[in-house]
Amino acid sequence: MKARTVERPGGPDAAAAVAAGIADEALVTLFGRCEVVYDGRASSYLGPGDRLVVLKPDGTLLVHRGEQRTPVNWQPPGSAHTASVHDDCLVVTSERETPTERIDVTFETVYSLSVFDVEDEEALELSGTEADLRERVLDEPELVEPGFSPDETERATDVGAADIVGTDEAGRTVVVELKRRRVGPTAAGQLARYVDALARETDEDVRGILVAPSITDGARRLLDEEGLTFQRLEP
Amino acid sequence: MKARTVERPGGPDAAAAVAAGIADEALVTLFGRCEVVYDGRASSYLGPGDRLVVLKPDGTLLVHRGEQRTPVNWQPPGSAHTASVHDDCLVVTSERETPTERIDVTFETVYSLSVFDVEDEEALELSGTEADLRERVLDEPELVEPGFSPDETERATDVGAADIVGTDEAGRTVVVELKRRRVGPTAAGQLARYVDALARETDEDVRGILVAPSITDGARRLLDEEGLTFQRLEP
DNA sequence: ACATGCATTTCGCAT
DNA sequence: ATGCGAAGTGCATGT
Repeated sequence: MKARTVERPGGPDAAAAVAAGIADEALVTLFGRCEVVYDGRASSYLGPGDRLVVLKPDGTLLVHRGEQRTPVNWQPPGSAHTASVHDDCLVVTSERETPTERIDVTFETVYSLSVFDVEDEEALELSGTEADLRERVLDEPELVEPGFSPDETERATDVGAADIVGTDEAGRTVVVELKRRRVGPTAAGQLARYVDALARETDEDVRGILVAPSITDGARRLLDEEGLTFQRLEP
Repeated sequence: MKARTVERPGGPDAAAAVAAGIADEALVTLFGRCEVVYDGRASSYLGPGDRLVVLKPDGTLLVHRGEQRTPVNWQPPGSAHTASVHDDCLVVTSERETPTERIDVTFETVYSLSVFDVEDEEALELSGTEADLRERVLDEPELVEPGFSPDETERATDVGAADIVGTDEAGRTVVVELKRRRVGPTAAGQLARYVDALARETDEDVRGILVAPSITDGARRLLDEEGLTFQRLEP
């Protein structure tokens, strides 16, 4: 029995079913009219409405509305979930420490409650990431510029790790910052930081190349002012 | 009737129910054994396993495993969802443009399918954001430093908008970067960018103060090297 | 549409 | 645990 659903359970029945689901390390979903109170890094209140609430066996809590990709409220993995009854209504509580955060979901009505047994062993295979792009550049360093030769990846500096540090045709140190998508001022600033840090550290002149599919005007200005360059590379 | 659930529907029945739910602008959830193929900004493949799939009336698609807050695959709001049958199995497809992205969820078995009618008008009331922190600082500018006087918020520069620009006791221009949590090199670099941009623009000496609850060592070094300062402010 | 930065970012990896 | 940056980041806001 992989899935059990109860329609319109009363508060006590709902609480018992949720508690059992949590104990069984099942995935529990609730659809109902509820209020949500959150307090932790920030605080929020969400008045009554119909939402989908998901309790995962790893301690994740999600409260989803009918819109948006991001849950309106949530609790991260590792949180402790409990179900209780107040005034005959189901209350789902999630708490965690470091930082201390708490959510209470108080149901006026539970329209539907499901408990699912999850078996899922497969790993996600993802490609097209920045790490993939780096492999490509290490394979074909001339994508950065003719004569470029990579020396180190994830080169640690005082202020963070540079993607690739290498040497140009003329023997100068070059810092390469890679992005898989269009870059803005943040990426340009990042490159500038690494170039400055390496220049101080090595007491040499250091070049910087931002490698990405495209660049915004603001980022371009920042590169120009810092004497850095941009190299287009399709993802 | 707010919620309808079908247990172990066959492919054709499941497809019909999903299509009806989409047409009714309902929220549809599926729990079943499925494979997921994604292609768009990146590409991914997820082998067979039990997952919770959520179709929202706004065109959002979520594929959740039994772990993590973030869906293993998803499609953002505005995507077009369709249900079809291949080899007697339900296939849920979601497509969107700009950028072109597509997900196919192919079910081996649907253990449970629910269709929910969502009524939800309330707005989330959230506090403890950076905007709230800014209000506090504008009310009590001495939290930044004695004699500080704010002149402008979201002051546009060549390379982005500075949180607060004001004047210090001695009449010098001061850029304030506010953060509601511990700051690292990124925030310090951001402040450095705005200070440099304003100094170029006004051709004056410009000070910079990073205001946050705490700071990492790397960020502190970066501030020191740029001649910028840190001011502790609890959130 | 693009630019820019916040986010209860989350997440993974390294120290 | 903290530091740091990537993410298919999402999302709001302004232009």
